[in-house]
Amino acid sequence: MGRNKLVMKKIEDPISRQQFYSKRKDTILKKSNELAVLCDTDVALLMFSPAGQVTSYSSKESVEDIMVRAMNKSVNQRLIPNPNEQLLMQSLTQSKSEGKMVGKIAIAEAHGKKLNELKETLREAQQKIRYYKPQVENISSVQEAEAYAQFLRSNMEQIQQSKAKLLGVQGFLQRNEYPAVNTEDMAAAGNEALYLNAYW
Amino acid sequence: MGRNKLVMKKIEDPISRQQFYSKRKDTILKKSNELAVLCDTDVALLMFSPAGQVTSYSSKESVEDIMVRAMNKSVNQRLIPNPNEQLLMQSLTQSKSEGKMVGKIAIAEAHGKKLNELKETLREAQQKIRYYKPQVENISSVQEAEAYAQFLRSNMEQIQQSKAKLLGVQGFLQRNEYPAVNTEDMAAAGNEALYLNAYW
DNA sequence: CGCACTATTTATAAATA
DNA sequence: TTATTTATAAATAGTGC
Repeated sequence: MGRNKLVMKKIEDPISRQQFYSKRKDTILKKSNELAVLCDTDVALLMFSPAGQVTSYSSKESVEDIMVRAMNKSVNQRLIPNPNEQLLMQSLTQSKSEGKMVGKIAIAEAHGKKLNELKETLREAQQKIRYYKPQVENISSVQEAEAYAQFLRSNMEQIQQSKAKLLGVQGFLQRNEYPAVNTEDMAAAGNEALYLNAYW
Repeated sequence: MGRNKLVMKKIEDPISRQQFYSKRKDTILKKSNELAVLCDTDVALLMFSPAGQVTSYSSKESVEDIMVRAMNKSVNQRLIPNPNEQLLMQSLTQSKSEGKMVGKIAIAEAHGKKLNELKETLREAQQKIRYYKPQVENISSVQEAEAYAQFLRSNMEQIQQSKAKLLGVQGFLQRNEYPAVNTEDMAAAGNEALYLNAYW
């Protein structure tokens, strides 16, 4: 579209390139979302900006989950030709090295239905949030903004309370919630493992 | 495009859904490839057809590699990135035909029906939040609580910014840079293979 | 300097062969 | 039914404010 026809060649000027990226990225995200919604299917998307910033999109499940699912399919159907498949799969399913939350997530995926439930819950919440957060930009009056802020403060308070409560039984509860996951890795990974999967 | 405006709702008829999927899939792949080529960057895409068939696309590296790289990046970045932000924004802006009602514009012309529309949107959002709120009770680890809290804080900050803008107190949160447009390299060239790295 | 406008190219929903 | 064609909605490159 536009005044001229698109030329399939790298845009050399960095500035123009970045501008092009920004616009097109949004379009692709929009269309991907349309596809996911209209067809009620899973779509996962990852894009690196010329500057290296990552933008990800996933419809229902997390990008990781979608990928893992796609890979499982590929094992039997060779849909995703991948040289490092073996390696990657391994990394995804039994990683021990820290920094690879994916691994732990995959482990959970493979072993735990319990964790799955929890993830599902988080995912649901995330869905709501996805609808919610962007709208913040649309706030058009100070009153509305204040109302929103108030709402958030309220939630924040609840969170703090939950946190406080949890701190009382920390460690115990935590370990019992994720029996399928290697607890040592979990501990080593810090607090991001589970979380990451749900929001990344 | 087409004779009628797109309706963001699942297509119930299986056949129509599949047809829609096929067409749109190709477009998304094409545009993803354009982005990857013109910007010389990495893009990874996974799509499940209504029937479950997987379609993947990746520009340079494999989908897996790209994902792993993206994850490593994200691990060190904000814990709660919001992939769909721009996307949803656009979604909300979709009613472009009857004027611009993007967030910023809304702020500028927070009058008339546009304001009402926004309020309606806000109402919907809050309703969704109510759905999300109860889940707070399900938080089972301090880490999750902290994550949530962080998320809320982030939102709170945005609210504050919105308020600031609304109050005309802008000027302490600006930074973006949008250099002038520079165009060249518009020599004619033929299009060719688009799906080089696409696997079906 | 960032945003908005607009002439054109694209992408498509329908209609049609 | 599947492939084209047509009429319109979308996306967007270049330009203007």
